[in-house]
Amino acid sequence: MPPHETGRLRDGAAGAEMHPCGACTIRPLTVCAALEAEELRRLADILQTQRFEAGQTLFSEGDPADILYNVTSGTVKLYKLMPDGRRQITGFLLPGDFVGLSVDDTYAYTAEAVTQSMLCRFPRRKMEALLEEFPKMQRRLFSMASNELAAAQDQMLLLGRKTAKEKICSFLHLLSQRAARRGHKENPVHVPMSRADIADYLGLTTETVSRTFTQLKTARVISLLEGNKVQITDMDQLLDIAEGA
Amino acid sequence: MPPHETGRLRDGAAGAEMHPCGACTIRPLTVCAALEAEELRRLADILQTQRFEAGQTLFSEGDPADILYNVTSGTVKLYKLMPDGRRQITGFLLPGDFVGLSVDDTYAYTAEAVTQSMLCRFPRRKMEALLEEFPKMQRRLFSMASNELAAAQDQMLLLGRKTAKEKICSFLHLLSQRAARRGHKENPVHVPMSRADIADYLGLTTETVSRTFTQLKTARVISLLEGNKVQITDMDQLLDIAEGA
DNA sequence: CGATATCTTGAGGAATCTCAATACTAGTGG
DNA sequence: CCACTAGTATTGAGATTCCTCAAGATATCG
Repeated sequence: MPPHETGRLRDGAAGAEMHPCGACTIRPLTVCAALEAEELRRLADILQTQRFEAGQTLFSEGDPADILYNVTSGTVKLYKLMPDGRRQITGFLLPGDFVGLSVDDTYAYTAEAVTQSMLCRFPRRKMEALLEEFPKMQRRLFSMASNELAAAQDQMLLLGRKTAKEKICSFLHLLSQRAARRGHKENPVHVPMSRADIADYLGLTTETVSRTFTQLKTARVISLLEGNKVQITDMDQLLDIAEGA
Repeated sequence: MPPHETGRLRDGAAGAEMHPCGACTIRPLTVCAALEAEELRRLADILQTQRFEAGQTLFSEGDPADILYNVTSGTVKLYKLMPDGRRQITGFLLPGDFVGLSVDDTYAYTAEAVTQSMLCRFPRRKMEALLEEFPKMQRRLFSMASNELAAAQDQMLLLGRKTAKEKICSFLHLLSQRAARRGHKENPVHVPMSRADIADYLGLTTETVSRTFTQLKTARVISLLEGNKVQITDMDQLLDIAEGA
């Protein structure tokens, strides 16, 4: 990561200062969408921005869930661990994604920055109070949770029933779609996570991920570019493989 | 399917009559929890009860999502299909569980009764209107969705990283827990679904499910009882295996 | 009581994993 | 600017879990 990519949301020394949500480029994607200027101001009052370096942990499974986060730049992974170290990544967060909701006041998973990332940080209690006040925001959050639930079901189908090749193609397609939704080019897909992360997301090993990339490269479905980019050479075939057709 | 199993919506001539939500035993578990008498009445106004026989489909993936359901008795499975017939069951619904929320106005999965089941049926539009009016209900629904999201993440860990034995033990433990939450005995666990359903829920084949049950029986962790019941002989060991310890 | 579906068991095979070596990449210090 | 080091990715060979195919046993339902 080049040193100049410090990201947006700079301004301010201590990393804890009022933020101009009005200038936030990914707001339409997130929980703050559709808030009025006044409401945004109220939100900004309880929020701090915070930067995390690649590999840094936001919180760990079992920690008291006192803080909610909203990603504004970078990539964050969520994972669960088994006692013997087996790991399942349950999701990658991109700008606009929200994290930290919990059922029993402790986090159910660990969150760790994949790349340098900027996040908005909300104390849970203050956030809850604000949600009471702004039903619009409550509904938006609910709608985001519904989306996540649908995505989780897709991921179950992937984990339970797809082959390695289908998994990788589904993964690349997902990244492509998510990039597009964020206004980026959908085709050379940026894949900032390591083979190990991909493996732990897809229920595979790094070796199988690597071999499958090679296979897809040989089959001229993709080609690997500089800078963690993957060019999808044959999008139709990629999709067909992903869906098991 | 036997010919007499046509009937849903009996009771009352038109199948659409006031339902005594006040008498509903599983209300505390569901979205109707914590509603006042007046609110319950309003809810009852828009609801119909409907019976489904084992094997009957509530709705199919892709159908317009016009109806929401709440299970009051029986078991319902949700699943997604791949073009070649591979199937992933994403959840089993028990009394108190809610189903039908959708992202894009079509159902993202098929819902089918595993056993004879009773459900409350809500037209989505009327339900949404009611949710506007009763923020308490909105919050309750959000909290249920959060719970489901956490469960979905557990299921991803299971599907992606657990062995067949661990999967079966996790499954039995889950059923046991859910029965307990509903006020039933947690130990002889009722397992109303077929081996094929269990397989499609855990990302296995029926043969592997069967063999694993036999293994656990031989290891004296469980024993199979009459009437689709499984006695957990050694709960501690079951849990240890389930968690991969 | 017979028919049909479901479940169990067996034998062999395939996808993926494990272990191990090599290649690559990026950052570090000379 | 280049060698060096540490981490990451790729490739290979063999092992293992789970799947596939097939037969037999059991349960269910009319």
